[in-house]
Amino acid sequence: MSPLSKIHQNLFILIYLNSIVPLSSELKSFLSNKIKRKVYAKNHIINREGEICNNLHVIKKGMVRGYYISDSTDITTWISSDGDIFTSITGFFKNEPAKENIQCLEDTYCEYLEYQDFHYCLKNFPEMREINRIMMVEYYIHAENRAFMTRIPNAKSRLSYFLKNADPKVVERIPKKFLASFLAMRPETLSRILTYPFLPK
Amino acid sequence: MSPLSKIHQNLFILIYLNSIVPLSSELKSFLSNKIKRKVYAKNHIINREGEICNNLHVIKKGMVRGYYISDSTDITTWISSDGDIFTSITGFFKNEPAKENIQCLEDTYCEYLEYQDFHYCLKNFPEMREINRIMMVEYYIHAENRAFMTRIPNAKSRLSYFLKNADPKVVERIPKKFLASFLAMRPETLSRILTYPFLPK
DNA sequence: AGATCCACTTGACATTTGTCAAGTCTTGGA
DNA sequence: TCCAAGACTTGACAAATGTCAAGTGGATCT
Repeated sequence: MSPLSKIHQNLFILIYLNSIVPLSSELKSFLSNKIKRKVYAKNHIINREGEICNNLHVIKKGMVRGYYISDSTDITTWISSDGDIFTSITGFFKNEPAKENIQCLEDTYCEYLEYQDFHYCLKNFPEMREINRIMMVEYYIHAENRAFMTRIPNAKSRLSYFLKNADPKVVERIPKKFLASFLAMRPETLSRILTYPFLPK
Repeated sequence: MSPLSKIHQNLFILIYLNSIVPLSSELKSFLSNKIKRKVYAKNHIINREGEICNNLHVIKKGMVRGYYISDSTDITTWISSDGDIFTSITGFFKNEPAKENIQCLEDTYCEYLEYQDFHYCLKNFPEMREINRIMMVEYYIHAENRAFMTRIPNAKSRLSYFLKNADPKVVERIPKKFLASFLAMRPETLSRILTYPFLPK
C-alpha cells in the first residue's frame, strides 16, 4: 500500500474532532457522509479576500498559508501543515467574506466539511458546539502566540522563539520568503541569520 | 445621580451576553445572582503568569493590559477598556495557569463571573455554549488582527493602522510606553512619530 | 507644600534592518 | 533538454529604529 493510498482512506476530520470530544455514533455517521476530499495544487489559491470560504479544512499532507495584501506588500500571518485544521474564520464562522487570502505552498491533500453541514451539526449535535468552542480556544491561543512573537524586538530572537515551538521537519519545508514575512523580517535578513547563526543575539 | 452610581447598578455582563444571543429568563436570573463587582486600583496586577485566573471580566470603566515578560523585556500584547471583556484565556477556558500577566492602567470598575459559575452555565444552559463559541470567534479575530498589525513593516504605518481601527478617546488614555510596546516599537520612536506626524510614511 | 518618582521628550550616536543590485542555483514549463 | 522565471544568497550602502543620556513636567505620597 502506497503512502498516498492512506491519504485517500482515513477520515482525518473525524479523528481530529473525536480527539477533542468523543463523538456520538449518530454524529460520526452523519459526518462520514459529509466529509469531502480534495487535492490542491501547489500555488493554488484556495480563497481570496472578499470571497466567502465555505469549508473547514484538515490538511492530511501539504502546506498552506494565510496572507494579506497591505499597501501592495504581501504579509503572511499563519502557516499550517500536516494534521492542522484551517479555514477563513470570518468566512466559516461568521459567514462573511474573508479578510485574508489562503494559498497552497505544496500540493495539499485536504479533507473538508462545508459550511452548511458544519452548521447543521452545531444545531443538531450538542457535542459539536462544545467541539467548536474548544477549537476556537485553541485557535485563539495560537493567534495570541503569533501576536506575541512578532513583538519580540529583534529578528534573531523572533526566529529562535519560532524554532523553539515548531517542528524542524515542517520548518525546512517552508519557503524562506514566506517564513521571513511570517517572522516580520525581509528575506535577506532571514538568509543572513540562517547563514551566520552563531553571531550574537 | 453621579456617573459612578450607574457603574454600581447595571449588569454589564448580562447586557453583553444578551447582545450575542438572547438569554432565557432562567439563565438571566441565574447570572444575576452570580455576577460580582470589583474595583481594581491603577497598577494593580489582576493576575500573574503561572497563576490560574478564574474570572471572566467585563470592564465598565477603566483600562487593562495583557503582557509577557520575555528576556526581561515587558511586551504588551493587548489593551482593553470600557465595555470590553477580558480574561486569561488559558486560565479561564482551559483551567490552566495563565501564560500572561494582566495589569490595570487606570482604576478599573469590573463585573466578573467566576470559572465554576460560567462552566455551570455551559453545562446547563445550551445558549451559553453558543455565546461562548461566538465570543471565541470574536476573540480570535481580534488576536489575528493584532498578529497582522505587528507585521506591518514600518513604525509609522503600524501606528496609522492602529489608529484607523481605534477609538481616539480611548487611545489618548493609553500610557505611551505601553502603546509603544503594543505597536512593537520603542517609546522614543512612538514619541518622535507623534511629534512629527507629517514626516513621510 | 515639598520632595520624589517616573513618564515623556529630545538629541547624539550606534546598531539593526531594509534596499538595491548582481550572481548562482533550482524549478518548472515549452 | 533547454530556457526562463524566480528563490535564495551576498555585498555595499541607506534608512529606520534602538540605545543612552539628559532634561522637563506632571503625578503621587507623606
